Amino acid sequence: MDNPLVMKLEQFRRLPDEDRRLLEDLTSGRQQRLGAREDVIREGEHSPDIHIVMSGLACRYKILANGGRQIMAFLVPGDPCDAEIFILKAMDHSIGTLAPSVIAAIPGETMQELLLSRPGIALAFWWNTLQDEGVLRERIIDVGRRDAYSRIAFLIYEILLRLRAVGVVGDTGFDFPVTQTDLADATGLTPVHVNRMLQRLREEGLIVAEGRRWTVTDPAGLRRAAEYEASYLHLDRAKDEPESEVGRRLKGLI
Amino acid sequence: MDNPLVMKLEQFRRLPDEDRRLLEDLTSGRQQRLGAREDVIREGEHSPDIHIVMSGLACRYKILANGGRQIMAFLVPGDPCDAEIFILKAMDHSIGTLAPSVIAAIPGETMQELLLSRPGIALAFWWNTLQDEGVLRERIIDVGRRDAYSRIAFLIYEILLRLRAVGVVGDTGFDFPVTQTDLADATGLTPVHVNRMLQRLREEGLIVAEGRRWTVTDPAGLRRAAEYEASYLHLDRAKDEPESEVGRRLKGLI
DNA sequence: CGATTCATTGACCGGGATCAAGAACCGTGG
DNA sequence: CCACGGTTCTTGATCCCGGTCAATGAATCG
Repeated sequence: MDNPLVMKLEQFRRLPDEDRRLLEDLTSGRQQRLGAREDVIREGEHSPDIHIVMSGLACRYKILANGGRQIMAFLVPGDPCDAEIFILKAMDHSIGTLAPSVIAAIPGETMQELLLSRPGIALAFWWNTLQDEGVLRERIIDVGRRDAYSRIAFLIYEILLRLRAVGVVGDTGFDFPVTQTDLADATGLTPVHVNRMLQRLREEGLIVAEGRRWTVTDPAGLRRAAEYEASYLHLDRAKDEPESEVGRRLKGLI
Repeated sequence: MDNPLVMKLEQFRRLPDEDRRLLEDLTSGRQQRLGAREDVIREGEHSPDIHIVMSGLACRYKILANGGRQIMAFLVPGDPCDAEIFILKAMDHSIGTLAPSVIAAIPGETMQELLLSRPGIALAFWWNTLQDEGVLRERIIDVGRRDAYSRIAFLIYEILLRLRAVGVVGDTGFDFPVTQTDLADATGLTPVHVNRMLQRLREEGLIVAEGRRWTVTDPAGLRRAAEYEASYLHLDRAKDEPESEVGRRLKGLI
């Protein structure tokens, strides 16, 4: 139990017990343990399996012509990496770990059967894709319109929210094992400037970061700094049912 | 025939005649004619229908807290606006026209039935969602990493490609009825700076813009200026089958 | 305990924002 | 046909956010 994929998909809609069991079985089948900074799948490749992050932290990224790296999304436990790989001939971006992680592999055919036979699961996966799209759109605003300060605040706040929703965050803090260079690659800033903005967030008492352990000391303040609007995550059920799992986990944040 | 939705979906995979006919019937049923700068659907709203751009030009956008507008995607003929609306409770962004447009409306239930009964169409729509995601990811790189000059060049090149793929571009030029303010809202630049970059592109003989009519005089040059990589559009079939419709339309561009 | 990665600090520079003012281009009505 | 008010486009002057370069600590790890 406490399977992160189940938790992730249930952010949208409660699943019947049988669906849960199916998902748990699938994700506990083949798992690979990766260190930090290893690739799950590379741009241009095609994999017969689809991958799910079970623990740790990964990201979608692309290496640019000039050698730079753009991180387009963080993947937290429960996030499917490439649920749609069997539709496309090749990945148009790479997926790599940022921290030591456990990645589950589900055969593409199994996945297809699952999507065809269990409409509830198919719906949940589709919804997940839409949430991903929402996150991407928000990141465009982030990169295009917000200044460096809000951008960093935004990124941290979103990660806090998503980690909370999937249940791997205590009240006080959370593990977010990224370097400032990683943050720079995700925000389109330079590491130097990321450093300065983090200092400002700390000076203002919004966050504490010691090593890989982050603590958001003033969630409301951080949210203000980020100019945050949570609607795009479509955590509707959670908001509407404050008694639900996810609702409790996100209390006071959205 | 020459239904833009059919053309769009067939970029991925040839559809059986019956599927085509179904799509043609659906899109010719209820249509609305909108002027420029009208909303198809607004953030927070829920519509019983899903919408398809049949002609003209629309965009996904969001109004920010400071009053600014961020355009996150352009929608050209054949593009579905909100194929997934029946999954979500509310739109997390708005869709509006930039030019006078014809928008087809398909009832949500009809859409659901269609997706369940015609796997080929469901697959094509799913693929379309994935292409959208690819475009979004590319835009993040665009906004995050490229300088203003490449950003504008990129935007124009992508529009050229997408209009070509759907068959509404002659060899010489195409209608792209946007203001420089629209381009600014799409790229995260100021109108003033957009203007200067367009001047540069013109000086260098890459494009000609007279009124709403644009002509790309040097596609290869524009592509270079844009640092363009087309893989994310997943127009695989087109590349692999140079004899296909789409292949012919895109010759020399990807 | 060296060696390599990561965080931090400072000096300087430049791309693009901002502000402001004209010019060209509308559609509209007299 | 022209006069008009309103967009849109263009140009110039100035400023500032964030990039660049470079050096120094701090931390992690064979």
